Amino acid sequence: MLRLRPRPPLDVDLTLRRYGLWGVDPANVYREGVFYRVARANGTVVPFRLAAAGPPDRPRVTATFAGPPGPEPRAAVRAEVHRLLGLGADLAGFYAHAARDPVLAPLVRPLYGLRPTLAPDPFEMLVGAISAQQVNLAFALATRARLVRRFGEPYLVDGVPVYAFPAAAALAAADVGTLRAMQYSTRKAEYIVGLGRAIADGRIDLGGLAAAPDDEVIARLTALRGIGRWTAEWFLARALGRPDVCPAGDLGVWRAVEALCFRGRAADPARVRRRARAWRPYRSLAVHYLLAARWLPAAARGA
DNA sequence: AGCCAGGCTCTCG
DNA sequence: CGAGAGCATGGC
Repeated sequence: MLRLRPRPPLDVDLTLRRYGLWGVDPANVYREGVFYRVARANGTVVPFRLAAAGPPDRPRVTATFAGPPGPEPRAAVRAEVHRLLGLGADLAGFYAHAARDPVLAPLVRPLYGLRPTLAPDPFEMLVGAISAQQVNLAFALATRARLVRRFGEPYLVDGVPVYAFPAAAALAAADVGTLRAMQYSTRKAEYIVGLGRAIADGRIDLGGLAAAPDDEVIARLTALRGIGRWTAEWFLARALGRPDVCPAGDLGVWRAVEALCFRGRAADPARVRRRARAWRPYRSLAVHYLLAARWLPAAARGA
């Protein structure tokens, strides 16, 4: 058992609600206010569940888990919770900045305590991104769910089925045809298997990217087949937690900026980038709030 | 039937 | 380099 009192503000439900918005993710299950996942760290596998209580200004978080004896499981779960709840984000600084921006200012109160969840596993994040390239999110999530059920490892946490996301080695050994049967396009299947192999071969060290500056991360990721600027920028924001990234090529970001900044008038990525300059050095949080205002309209209305 | 969906690669100028 | 074409896949 792990009890935390994270620094406020933090609205756990608002933060985790995006899981399940577009469908089922067997590796990240959020139901009835409880989050289920399998942590993986240094060969240790730790299924856990995460629950929260208290208002956004006095949040309490409880994680329960089982696993091998020793300090590793606890550390693994703590690290995952930290990322899942976006505890590293500078929300106070962002709110102070947002108060001076006409678009962001009205979003802060209805989304108070919303934090940007970080993907606990960089490989998982990239596979998810590849799945979402150029297709709608519901379909992307459906294909990825099939992948997780086929190549991941199933566990039960309090009777709830949840999968450990497939290891890179498992997908490196996968057959492109198997992924095709999951409705991945041939090309995406090749991207995913290729990425698994690049990791298994040591051609890319995703963990090592944490130490590299933004532009170098983009350069090293886009050198991989199937990863372009869009995917690399989302990786910076959602896997590495870099605070000042604007994936202006993202269709969702694009539409959000059109709707909330340009009164519905068309905006190209260059315009989006220009507008986003006002949100420096908090562009990642600004983008997260803009998207959330559209994905979570009920929350944004204060419901 | 045809357009859309949170892109990427490859080729040319 | 930057723009543009071509590419796949399924849902509506």
